[in-house]
Amino acid sequence: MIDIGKYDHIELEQKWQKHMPKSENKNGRFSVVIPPPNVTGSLHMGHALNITLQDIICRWQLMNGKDVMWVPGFDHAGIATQYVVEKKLQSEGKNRLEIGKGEFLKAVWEWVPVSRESIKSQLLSLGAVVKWDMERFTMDEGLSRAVRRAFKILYKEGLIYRSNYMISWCPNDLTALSDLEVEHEEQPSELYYIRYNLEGEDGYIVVATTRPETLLGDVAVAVHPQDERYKNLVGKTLKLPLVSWERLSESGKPVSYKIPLIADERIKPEFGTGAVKITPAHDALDFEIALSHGLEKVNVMDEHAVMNQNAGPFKGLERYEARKRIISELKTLGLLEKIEPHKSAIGRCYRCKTVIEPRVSSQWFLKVTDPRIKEKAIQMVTSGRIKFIPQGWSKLYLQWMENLRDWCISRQIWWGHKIPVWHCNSCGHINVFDDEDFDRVYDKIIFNLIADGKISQDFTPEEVEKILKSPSFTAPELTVLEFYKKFAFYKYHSLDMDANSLRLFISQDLNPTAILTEKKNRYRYNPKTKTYRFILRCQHCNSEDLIQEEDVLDTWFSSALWPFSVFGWPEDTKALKDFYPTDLLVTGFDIIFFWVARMIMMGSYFTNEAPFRDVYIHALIRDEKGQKMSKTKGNVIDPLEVIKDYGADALRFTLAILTQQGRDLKLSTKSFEGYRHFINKLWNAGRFIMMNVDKDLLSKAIYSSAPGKEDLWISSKLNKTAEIVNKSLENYEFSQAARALYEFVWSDFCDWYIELVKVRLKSFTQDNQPTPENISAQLSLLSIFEKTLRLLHPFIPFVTSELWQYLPSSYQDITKAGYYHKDPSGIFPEAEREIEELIGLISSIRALRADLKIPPSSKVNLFYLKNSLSHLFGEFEAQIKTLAKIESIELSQARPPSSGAGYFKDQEFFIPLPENSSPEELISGYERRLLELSKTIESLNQKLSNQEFLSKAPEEEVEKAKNILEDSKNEALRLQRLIKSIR
RNA sequence: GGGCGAUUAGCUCAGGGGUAGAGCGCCAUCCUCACAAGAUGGAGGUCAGAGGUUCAAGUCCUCUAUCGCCCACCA
Repeated sequence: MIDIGKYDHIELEQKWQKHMPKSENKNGRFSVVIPPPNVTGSLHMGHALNITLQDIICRWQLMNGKDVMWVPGFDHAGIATQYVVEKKLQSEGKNRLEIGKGEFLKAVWEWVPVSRESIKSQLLSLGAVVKWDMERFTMDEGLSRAVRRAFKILYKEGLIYRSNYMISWCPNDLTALSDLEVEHEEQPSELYYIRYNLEGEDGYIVVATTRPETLLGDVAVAVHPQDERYKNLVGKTLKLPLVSWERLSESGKPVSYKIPLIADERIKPEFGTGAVKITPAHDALDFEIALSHGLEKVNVMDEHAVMNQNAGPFKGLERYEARKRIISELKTLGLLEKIEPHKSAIGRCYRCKTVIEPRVSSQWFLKVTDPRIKEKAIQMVTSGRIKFIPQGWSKLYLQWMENLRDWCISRQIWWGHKIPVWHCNSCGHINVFDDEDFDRVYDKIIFNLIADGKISQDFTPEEVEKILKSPSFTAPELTVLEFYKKFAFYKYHSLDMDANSLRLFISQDLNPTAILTEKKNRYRYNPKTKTYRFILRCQHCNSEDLIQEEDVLDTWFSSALWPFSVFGWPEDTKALKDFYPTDLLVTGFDIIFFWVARMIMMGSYFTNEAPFRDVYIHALIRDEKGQKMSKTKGNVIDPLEVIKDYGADALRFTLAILTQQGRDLKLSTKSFEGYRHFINKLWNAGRFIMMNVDKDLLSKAIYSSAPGKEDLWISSKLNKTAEIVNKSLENYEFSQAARALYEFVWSDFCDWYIELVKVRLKSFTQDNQPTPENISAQLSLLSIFEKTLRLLHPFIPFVTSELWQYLPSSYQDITKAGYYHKDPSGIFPEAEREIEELIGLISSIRALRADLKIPPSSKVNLFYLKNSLSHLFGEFEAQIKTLAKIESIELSQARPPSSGAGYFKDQEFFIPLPENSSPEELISGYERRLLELSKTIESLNQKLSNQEFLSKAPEEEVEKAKNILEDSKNEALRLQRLIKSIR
C-alpha cells in the first residue's frame, strides 16, 4: 500500500525516454523503414502523427513477440535543404554564389547535424522504438554508393538517358524540376489576340496566346489541318510581328522572322482563333510540334527568365516586363486585335513559388515509362502484393502510374548526390563509374571517397587516413572505414587502411615492374604537390581527360532506394535477407507519387520484390480551421510544445484517436487537453490501486474468496476490449482501438468497477486482516489493471511503463509481458447481464435523486417493491448504498406515502419526498419520456401491422420489435400511473 | 477538363441496412477519503436536399447543392 503521488508527465517521460525495449525473435520478424525526415529543421505535427502510428504498430508487434526492426534515418532533401542553408547564410549577410560551391557545401554539412540532432531528440521524446544502431542518412557512405550502383545499372540497361528536352525550369533556383515539383494553380490571366500579317500579300491571321512575350521565339504558326478557315492558307509565310532581326536557334542556325503556317492534328480549332503560334523553346506542346515538323528552336530567355540577345531590343528585360512592352508596341502597330480574360493553370516551383519557365535543356531522365519499370510496379499493386490502406489510394496510384511520363532526375543545384558520370573530353563518351569498376578494395574505397567529394582526385594518403579514421557522420560511434565495412565491405573482415598501408599499396602499384605486368596503373605521383592522382580512364578511348558531371540527382532518387539501401543493398547482406521486403510503410498521401510510387518502381526493379507489404496512408494535419499549418501563417503547433505542456503520451493518444481515414486531421491545442485528462485518469486509477493493494498480496492469495460478480463482469469487458483493440490494430484502425480503450478505462473500469469494488476493499477482519472478499477484489483489480496497461502500452508507452513498475509482475519490462489478447474463458455472460442491471438500477436511483433535487451530500432511505430485480437490493446492498448515497434499503409492501417514485425496467423504488420539495422536475422528465415512448409505440405498431414486414423480415427482427413494443407499452403505463400518483 | 473525398448535436468526429453515439462545450448539483485534469444528473439531432432500391435507409444506388483536395502540355 503506497501512494505514488500525482501524475507528472515531465519527469516520468524523461526517465523512460532512454529506455529502449529489446525485441526477441520468438514470433518472426517485423520491419519498417521510417520515412526519413528532411534535415531542414525539426519535426512538425505531421511527423509526430507519422511516428506515433508507426510506433504503435511496432510496439504492438514487439509485444507480440516479433523481432521488430524499425530503421531510423534522415533525408538530405536536396533543394529543400539547400534553400534552408541559403536563407541562413543570407541572414548572416552571405551569399551562396559569392562563397562558392565548396564553402557552401561545407556550410550544409555543418547544418545537417544541427537539424539531425534536433529531430533525433524529438523522436526520443515521442518514444519511438527505432533501432538507432541502424540509423542511416541518404548521403552517407553506403547510400551514396547504392545510388551510384543504381544509376549505373539503370544506365547500362538503357533506362537512364540524357536528352535535350523540354523541362520545367525554376528561374529563381536555377534548376530543372520534375513534373511533380511543379504546382499548378488556376488563376485569371489574359488571352491576347495578335495579328500576324501574311508575307508578300495582303491578309493576316490572328493568333491567340497567353504569353505574348514568347512571340519573339516563334518559328511557325499552326492550325488544324481540317480547319476550313485556314485550309487554303496552310503553307504560306507569315511575318512575325515586331521582329526584324535574325535570331539564332539552339543549334546556332539563323532563323528568319518569316515563318511558315503549318498544319498539325494537335491543334484544337475551338480554342481562341484556332491558330497557334509555335514557340518550341518555351512551350512543351510547341516543342513536340516543332520536332515533328523539323522546326528550329529559338530560345529568347536566359536561365533567369530574362530576355536574351534573340529578343533584340527587348534584351535584358524580365519576362513580364517584356510582355508589357510587347503588348504596348503591338497596340501601337495596330496588331493587337483584342484582349480577353482567361483563366489558366500556371505552374510554380513547389519550393520558392516562382513561376516555372518551360525550357529546353540537357537533362537526365529515368525512363519510368519503360515496361520493365512501369509494368512491374503496376503489377505489384494490382496483384495485391502491395496493399494500400485505406484501399482507395491504390486507385490513385494506378491512375498515376498509367499516365507516367519520364522522370527528370537531374538538378542544377549543389547539395545532393553528384551524378556518377564522367564525360570524356576526347571522344565524348559518357562513362558511368561505381566502385564495381575497380577490383581492389583500396581502389574501391578511394573511388568512393572521390565520388562523394570527400577527397579530390588528387590526394595524399594522410588525407585518406584522416577521413577513414574520423567518426562516421551517420554513426559517430563508428569510423568512416568501419561504417564502410558494416554496410559495403563487410566481406573484407581484416580491412584496415591507413596512410602507411595506402602508401605501400600505391607504391606497389607505381612499381615499374607492375606496369609491365598490369595493363595500366591506377595511381600517379605528382612530386610537385606531393599528391597521388587516382586515374580514371575513358572506357571508350582510354583518355584520362575526363570531367565529372556537375548536376546532382533529384533527392527522390535516393529516397526511392531507401527500403533496401538501408539494409546494405547492393551487397547481399544478412540484414537485407532478414528484413527486406519490409512489412509496413506509413506515410501521408501527399508523397504517394513522390516517394511511394518510386519506391515501388525501384524496389521491384532492383530486388524483384515489393519494398513493403502494407502502405498505410494517414491524414494530413491541419489547424482548427482546416488550414495548412505553416510558419508564415503562424498557426503551427509544435509537437515539442505539446509534449512539454501535455506530455508525449497525451500527444500520442490524441493523434491516435483522432486519426481517421480521411484526408485532413484538424487539430488545436484543446484537442490534447481532453486526452491528457485521460492519462491523468489512468494514473489516478493506478494510484488508487497501489493505495489499496496489500504489499504481501500474493502470499495471501490462497485465502482469497471466489471472484465477485463485478470481477467477472469487468473481466468480460476487458476481454471484449482486447478483442476490439487487436482486431483494430490488425486493420490499422487506430482510432477505433484507442476509443475502445478510452471507454473501457474510463467508463467501465474507473466509473463502475473501482467504485463497486471499493466496498470489498474496505472489508477487514477484527484483527485488521483483509477478508477473503477483500483479497479477491485486490487480486482482480491487479489482474485487470495489469492487462489494461499492456493493452494501452503501444499508445501511451511512458505512463504505462511507469505504472507497470509498481505492479508485482514477474516481468520487469512491460514489453516483455506480451500484448494481451482476448481469453474466451474470461468472458461471463451471466455476470455481465447482472452487473449491467445493477448499473442500470443505480443510475435510475441517482436520476430520481437528482430529479427530486436531493443534494449529493444527503443520504436518503430507499424503499422497493418485490419484483424480478429485487434480489439486486439484497445482493448488492452495500454497493447500492455507497454508489447511490442511500442510508437504508427496505422492502416495502406498498408505496410509502409522499414519496418520489423511480424505476428501472420493472423494478419500482421510492424515496421519501424531502420537505418543501416539488416534484416538477420529476414529472416533466417523465412526461418527456412518455412522449418519446408514444412515438416509439406508434411506429412499432405501424411496423408490426405491416404484413410485408412480418413476412419478409427475419424472425428475430420481428421478435425484437414485439419485445420493444411490449416493454414500451408497459413502461408507458407505469409512467402514466406514476405521474398521476405524484400529482 | 478529368478524378477523389466530405456534409450526423453549438464544435470535432464515430457509426457502412433493424428506430441516433462519443469527446469537448452548455445547464444543474457537489471540493464524497484515486482523480475539480474530478463526480452525478440533464438539455441538445426530420443524419445537406431530391429521387430510387428494400418489409426496413445516416447506412446501398442516382442526381443536385455546398465545401475541400488531387491530377492535367487547351496555347
